[in-house]
Amino acid sequence: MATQTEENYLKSLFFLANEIGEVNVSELAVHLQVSMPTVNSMVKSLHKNGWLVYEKYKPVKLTSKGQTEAALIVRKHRLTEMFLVQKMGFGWEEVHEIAEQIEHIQAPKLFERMDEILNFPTIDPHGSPIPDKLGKIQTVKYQSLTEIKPNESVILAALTNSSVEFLEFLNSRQLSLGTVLYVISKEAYDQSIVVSYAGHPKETLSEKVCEKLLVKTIEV
Amino acid sequence: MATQTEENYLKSLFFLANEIGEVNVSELAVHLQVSMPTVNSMVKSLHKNGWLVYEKYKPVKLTSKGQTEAALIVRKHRLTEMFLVQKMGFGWEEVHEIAEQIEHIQAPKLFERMDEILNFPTIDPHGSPIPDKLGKIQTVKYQSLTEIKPNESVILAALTNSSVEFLEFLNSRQLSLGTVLYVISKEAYDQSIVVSYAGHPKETLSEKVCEKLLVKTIEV
DNA sequence: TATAAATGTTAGAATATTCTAACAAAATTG
DNA sequence: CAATTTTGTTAGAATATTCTAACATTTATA
Repeated sequence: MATQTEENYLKSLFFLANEIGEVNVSELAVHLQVSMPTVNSMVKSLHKNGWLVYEKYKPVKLTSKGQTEAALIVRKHRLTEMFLVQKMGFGWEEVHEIAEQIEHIQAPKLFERMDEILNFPTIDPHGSPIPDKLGKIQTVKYQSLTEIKPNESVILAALTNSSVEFLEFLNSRQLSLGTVLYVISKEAYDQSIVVSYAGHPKETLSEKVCEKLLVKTIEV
Repeated sequence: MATQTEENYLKSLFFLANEIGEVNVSELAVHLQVSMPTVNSMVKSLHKNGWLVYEKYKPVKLTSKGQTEAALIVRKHRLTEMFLVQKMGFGWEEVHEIAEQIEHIQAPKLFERMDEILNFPTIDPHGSPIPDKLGKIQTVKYQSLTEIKPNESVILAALTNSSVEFLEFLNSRQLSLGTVLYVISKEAYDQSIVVSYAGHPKETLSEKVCEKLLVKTIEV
């Protein structure tokens, strides 16, 4: 079993992984907010314990054991977030920090019970997929709102960023997952988009916001 | 703020404290399952940080800062146990281990929300008092079942021991907090007591069991 | 391609928590 | 009360995680 610190390294690797799953030492250092020598020594020890593959001066890569472990931690994190929002009345902007701690709890029954109580959710409060019990993630491809043309209607399905600031911005506009957005027009100059949705006949969203909103087209 | 390890030392001190609140190094070592030199060095550091008072070859004693801190950790533990039992369907024998981990979570809102959802409980699932937000504990004096005379009726209110084994024993006899017990007779030889309660016209409870059952007399 | 910049590594040290072995003080007891 | 037992302390070391300073390699660039 990985320590809490090791779990955080695995999780960072999981999130930073590119298509081939490789991550630089420096990226890890930035993401974990520790120095490069610290990452270097942890990476050596994680390698020794079979969580990842490491060779001097090469980027690191999770082993399948490491990949599964990371996904299972993410599963605990996202189940927790969903539980906090759905069953304890927290806002979607409040749950990340708490889940960041609860994800390290070693109590399989706790998370199984959350799963049952939530009726086996597949996404977290921000629309991110919850890995299954084996650590498998089903990836659904959404479009970014930036790709939607005027006159189309879409449903807000997920976010590419779940910072407290962004979530509070969305709260201030009453935007939440499931909101049906009708694209009125798009400004060629700054790529901002004018949308309308329940209770909001006309809202302008900057490109910076739109690119973080993942949407799905409405099934007819 | 205390580390997780420090919190466990404070908690042990809290539970082991006698009338004057003093605890020996060796008692602590046994309770925490570490060696005496380990306790010795931790105790020095806890003293340096103002959690307790320590002098060479003397028993240690929590400062009021340490006392409050310990009580607030116990508060988190007991609120968690109550939440797990009342809102997540766990048995009273399953919750200690999970609460032992969750009590270290740093998220005041989480525990405030539990408190609200549970409607501000004053006892945990085993009948132990939940310290208030300031770390004050209201102590209710119960009698042990061993003190009750034949022909009296009492309500099971708390336990002096909450080990999984004991709780499973109580489960096997359908004994739970609130159960009304009528004392039929007491065996002079081994101090065992014959009781009757809903669905159980005649159960014999050994002295070992009775001394762990705290009861209150029925208000007339 | 030679140099500079970026990235990665080693060495050596600090803190927290733990241990065993050896020694010291306090408490118990014959 | 002297000897023994119990309890407590010091010394010295191990592991985990982190750091800074110095050095090495790789990549980018002039």
